[in-house]
Amino acid sequence: LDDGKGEIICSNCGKVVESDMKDLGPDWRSFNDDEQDSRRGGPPIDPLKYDRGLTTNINRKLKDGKGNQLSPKQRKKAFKLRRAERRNKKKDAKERSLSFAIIEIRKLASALNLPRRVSEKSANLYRRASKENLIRGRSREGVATATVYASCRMLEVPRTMEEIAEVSSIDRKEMRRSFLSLSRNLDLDIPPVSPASLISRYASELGLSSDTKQTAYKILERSQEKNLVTGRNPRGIVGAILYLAAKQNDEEQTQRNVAEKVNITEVTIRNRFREIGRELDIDY
DNA sequence: AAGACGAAAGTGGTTGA
DNA sequence: TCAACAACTTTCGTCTT
Repeated sequence: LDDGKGEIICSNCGKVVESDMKDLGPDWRSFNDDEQDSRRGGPPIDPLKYDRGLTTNINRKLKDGKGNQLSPKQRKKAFKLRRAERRNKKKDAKERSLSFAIIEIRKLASALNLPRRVSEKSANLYRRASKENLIRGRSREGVATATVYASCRMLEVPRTMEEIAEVSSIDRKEMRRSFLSLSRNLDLDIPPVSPASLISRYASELGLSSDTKQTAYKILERSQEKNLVTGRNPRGIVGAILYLAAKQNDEEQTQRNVAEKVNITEVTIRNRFREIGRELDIDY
């Protein structure tokens, strides 16, 4: 199953994957070697093993266990301890939240059949977001879905927000809000959705021959030259182009079928392919 | 009967005051 | 924050295969 893209390219970029991993914490590491589900049950850090409120609180009253006053030296010590502990707790909370988020990301990635580099990138993004305090006021899962979507966009793995929303409990709007916040505050480099990557995905989903796929790419190229692409929903463009390409190669698809696959209405497909056909003098 | 067509009104997202 | 705007959707009657 050549699931759109990703897997194929993935084998070419092993090095990138490798270097990406360097700045990942230890808890992340074992996430990477369990593609085959065998270790699904054993996340890197078992969140259940984490402290569940069993931390010590150092008493504010300046007495020792027997109720005696503490010497100034001892007081200082106690004070330092308290402060160190507060810091640790904060850090712990963040770490814990992070590992939950990573589990969330893994779930999403596996439900969506995403290549590993996507989930890795997502985790990195989440980590950064957490560092920059972008999670405040948002749900962990919301941000997790947003990192996954953002990673897909950055790596040109075609997945829509709808598709991601479908396998999570987060709706599109919330995901979108988090996504926008991510891309703004982490100044992410998000390229516009490239029709080419969509062609590759949907051509195979429609079971079109590779000849037809090639035709589609050609039509796309010519359409781009004539500025028929920008400002339009890329899925409409791709639907229309695939419809045309299929027709030209006698692999006739119904508009409905194409429309359903690319998730756009027949009307839009019609409008697009009419326009493209007219501008490029494609007879159909 | 199924698919294609396109007009017209409605919807949601973007943009600029 | 609001209104204008373009792209897209919904709906539906009609034409074509």
